[in-house]
Amino acid sequence: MKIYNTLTRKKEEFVPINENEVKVYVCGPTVYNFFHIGNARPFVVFDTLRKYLEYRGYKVTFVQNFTDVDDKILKRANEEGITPLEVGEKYIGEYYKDAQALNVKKATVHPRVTENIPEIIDFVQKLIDKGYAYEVDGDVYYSTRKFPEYGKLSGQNIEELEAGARIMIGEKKKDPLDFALWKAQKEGEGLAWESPWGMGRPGWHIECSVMSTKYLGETIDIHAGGQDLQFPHHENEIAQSEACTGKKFANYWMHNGYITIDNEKMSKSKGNFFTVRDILQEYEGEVMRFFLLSGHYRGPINFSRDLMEQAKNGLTRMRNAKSNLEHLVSAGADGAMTEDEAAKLEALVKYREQFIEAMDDDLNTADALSAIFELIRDVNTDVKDGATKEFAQKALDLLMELATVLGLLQVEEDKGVDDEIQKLVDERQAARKAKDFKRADEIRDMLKAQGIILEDTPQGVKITRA
RNA sequence: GGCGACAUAGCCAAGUGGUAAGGCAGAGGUCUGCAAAACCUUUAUUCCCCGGUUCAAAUCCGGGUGUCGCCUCCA
Repeated sequence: MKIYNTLTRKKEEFVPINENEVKVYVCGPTVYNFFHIGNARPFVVFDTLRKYLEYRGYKVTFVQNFTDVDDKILKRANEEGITPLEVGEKYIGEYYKDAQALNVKKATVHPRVTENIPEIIDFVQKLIDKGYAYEVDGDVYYSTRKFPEYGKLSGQNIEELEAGARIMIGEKKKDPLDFALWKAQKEGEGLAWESPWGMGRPGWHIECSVMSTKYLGETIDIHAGGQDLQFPHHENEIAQSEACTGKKFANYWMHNGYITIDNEKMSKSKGNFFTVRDILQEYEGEVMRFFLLSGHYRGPINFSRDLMEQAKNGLTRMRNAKSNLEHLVSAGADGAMTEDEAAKLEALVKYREQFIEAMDDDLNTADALSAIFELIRDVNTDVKDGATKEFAQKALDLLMELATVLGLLQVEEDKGVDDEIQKLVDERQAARKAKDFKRADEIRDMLKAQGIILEDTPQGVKITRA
């Protein structure tokens, strides 16, 4: 598999540290609100990476943190009149709900900053001991200039950075490029821990260094996140971790592109800010997932209602294929596959190869999706004049195998048909036989109003729910 | 100012040297009692513009234009 490595700016052959095992760290959300469409992209993209690696037989240890200490959380806590820990707890719960709707699997470990304070303190102390950090009045800062490779990930020149850097009011760092590892507790902040430097809390960047090291080791295979984290967050992580351990922090860095809303940056002031929870009111999570995977993860992607409609319709085509095959599995011909079908099935295997080839090329989900669509077209043609149950099942298995890697077609539709509905369906069939199409259409319309769709196929009536 | 990404049909989007995948939308047709679903046909002599390299470029090089982003703890 080839992965585009931000560190080298090249697609590289992926070689894990340990054979058959992959260690991945993805920067997770700050839990002060529902997560938005922009957050959803890395979650979905790297969940897909994980599913694909697992599909290829790797054992994947996938760590995604929750940042549950942060200015915004403290602020939120004061606004809502609850403790910062309660804010975190609440939105972690909400994260799981939305993630599930998007078919994003839980990470192997979802560590929280607040559960790793002793480790963070140790890590900061080590950086002080090694001369990479210093304390001022209860704050601890990292001496960026002590790390010669600073800027290697983002391609920034340290002198240029210097020009743009500012020292915010209240900060006591010696150099504008330095950043906080530990922040002394301020008036009114309801969350702090004891440390060698007094009461305080961790800075933003240190947590990922610590948790990545703790749960995955000093050198990991893949570190991933949104493009905007490239600088300064990931740059700082590298500086902290490599200074501390003397080892390479991550072999591959992956960054997903931005999402714009109607071609503009999403921001609250522009009024184009959408949480996933908002969007789920109108579109299923799977539609959003399809949308997010319909382009390459590194490219920019625009979000709009029109594009969601397109995604919805595309997904519907996939779902129809699935549901048509399911119908054939129960209503198709009995007996073994014919020779002709065996040959057709053999011909379908090339789409699995096509799919793998696409995914192997830096997770080209758009191409992978098109492999699935081509498979669907062929299968639809293959079963046009009916098929054996066995063939339908095998074709369905292949479709589901590939779709599942992308986290699609995972919604199980309710197939239960109660007696009353069955009676109406039977009555309609009798009416059709008697050429009483008025009554037949009446029943079809009536059921449709209840969300039950009847389709007449050569293999009998297909009943689905809208 | 520094760093970077992107520009392919009405819309979305893949394709990084060999003559334009796939999806959505539209049009026509087949099937159907009618539908639905599905299938077939159709929609870019051309890939932002101008030069250059090459037998050959959407793909490489130079220049330009446009859009977006990072450099402000925002994925």
